[in-house]
Amino acid sequence: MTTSLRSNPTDLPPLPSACLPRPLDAVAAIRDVANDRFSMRSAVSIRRYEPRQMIFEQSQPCRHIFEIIEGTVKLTIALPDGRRQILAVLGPGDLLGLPLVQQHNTSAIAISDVRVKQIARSVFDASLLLQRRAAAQLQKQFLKMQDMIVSLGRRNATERIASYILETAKSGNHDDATPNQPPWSFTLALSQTDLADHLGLTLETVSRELTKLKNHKIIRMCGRNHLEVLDPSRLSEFADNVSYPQAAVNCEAPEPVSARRRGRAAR
Amino acid sequence: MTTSLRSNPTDLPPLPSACLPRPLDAVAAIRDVANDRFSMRSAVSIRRYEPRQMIFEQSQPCRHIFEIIEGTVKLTIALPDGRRQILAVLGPGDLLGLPLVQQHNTSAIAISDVRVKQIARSVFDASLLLQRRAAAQLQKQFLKMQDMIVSLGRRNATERIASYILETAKSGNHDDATPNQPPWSFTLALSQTDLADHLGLTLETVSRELTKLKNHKIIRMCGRNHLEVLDPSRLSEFADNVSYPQAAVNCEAPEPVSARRRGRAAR
DNA sequence: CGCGATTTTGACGGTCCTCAACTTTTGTGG
DNA sequence: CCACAAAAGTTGAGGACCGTCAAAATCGCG
Repeated sequence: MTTSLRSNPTDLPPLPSACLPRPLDAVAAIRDVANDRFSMRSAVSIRRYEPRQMIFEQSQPCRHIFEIIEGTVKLTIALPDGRRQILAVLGPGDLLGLPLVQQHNTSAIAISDVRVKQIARSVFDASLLLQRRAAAQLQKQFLKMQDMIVSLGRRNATERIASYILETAKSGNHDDATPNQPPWSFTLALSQTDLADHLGLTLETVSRELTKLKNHKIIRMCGRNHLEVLDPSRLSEFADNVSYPQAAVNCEAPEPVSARRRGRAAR
Repeated sequence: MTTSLRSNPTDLPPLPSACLPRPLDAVAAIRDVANDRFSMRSAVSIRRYEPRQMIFEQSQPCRHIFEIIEGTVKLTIALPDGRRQILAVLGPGDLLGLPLVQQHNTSAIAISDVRVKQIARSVFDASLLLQRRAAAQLQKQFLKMQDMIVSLGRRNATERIASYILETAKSGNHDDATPNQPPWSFTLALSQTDLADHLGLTLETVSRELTKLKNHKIIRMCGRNHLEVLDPSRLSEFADNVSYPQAAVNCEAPEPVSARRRGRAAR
């Protein structure tokens, strides 16, 4: 069960060295390993990954920066006992291995077929242009992560699912040609299992919530990961779950503790 | 449904080019200063705040950057219905209003007596030194936020409390002069209410978890917010899955889905 | 001391996790 | 192309964790 290269999703290569980006050919592999620091030709190169392949791994030394050219990549952290959290889902133009630390603190795993530009740290450190892009990316990520923290800390399962779908639908690439008309149609990057690991839920809960939305005729799913938003406005009601019809612009002075909502749930 | 005025956490403003460091623009600088009700002298100025005072507020335009000189500040986001999440607790040396966006997406509130250096955006944008510090700060924050996401998504109440105390004890300023001997002694910056808003729990749960640790003789509390860690090693058992920095050993291949822990709880 | 804010404690219930069995989809080989 | 197996998703029953509500206790401050 631990043999094949790409069969099992959770079945990753046994040795750390094997987890390094798979080179395009054996010669390149040898060269990379031998001359990592010196070989100019490996300073910038294109690499390909298949779904489920690891681009880099948590706690590996961080020798390269990657720019996604094509495809989708998930950034994950695993706790010692196997629980996982997907921190971000990145696409073309995004940079990987951004936090300029010595060791990767996340693993990057290809979701679809992926092409990345691999850039040696030395090149990155010398390029102001790249660093500027990295800063911009960092900030974009930063805002997303803040939102994620609020979701995980203060939203219930329904709200998390609904707002994830809304977010993806709004920002995402629609499959059809009429992205403004309500039946928004798009492809989910994540499986339900991954969605659970992204939203801090279990796969069963994700499944049940999606079923609920389907029964309400708010979404429709064709095939494994194709989703249509039939009723965006009702979906956003599920997403922000405001109890009293928000009259005021209530981002002002916080209400007294006794009056405001606490905790997570609300229905 | 969703009013345009309310700042919606799932609806972040795009990142315009203005987010990138902007060359010093004399006209812009003069305009900024003119618009500032505190006149010329406020391009860089020292300000003081008392506990609970707001330094800036969610959805306000972001005209200044603040550097904390003294005291502690919490960064919070409020949902429309009043639920809150404390995103970070910052101290001397830290910068506020970092994400260089047009509008603050968080509120900054003084916890203790606070002194900050208020720096006009124009000054900030012209200072490479400041920008460099901002980038460093951003990265530090980034890693903390990643850890926070894992905590909120995948840890139960006990683990969150325990690892918060551990983290604070390790990084924090100890009150006593022997920071290496087990009875670690320090002051909690957050009230239990705020702790709840930071860890995605309710204040009752926080109280119960702290009581549990007290009964186990793992911590001791003298006064409102003074805490002593009596038994760090048992505390870290409660925190259990400590995050990436150490524990480099067990970051190898994840176990198969059927075997690994799912969801949040574990006891 | 007296008052308000904060914390503690208890009882109860809901959300979501756990376990388990089943169904559907996907992928592979004969 | 179908059979088969593995992966992914669905559904149900039950219970744990933690949120909710309520009231009492404690702390801190004038």
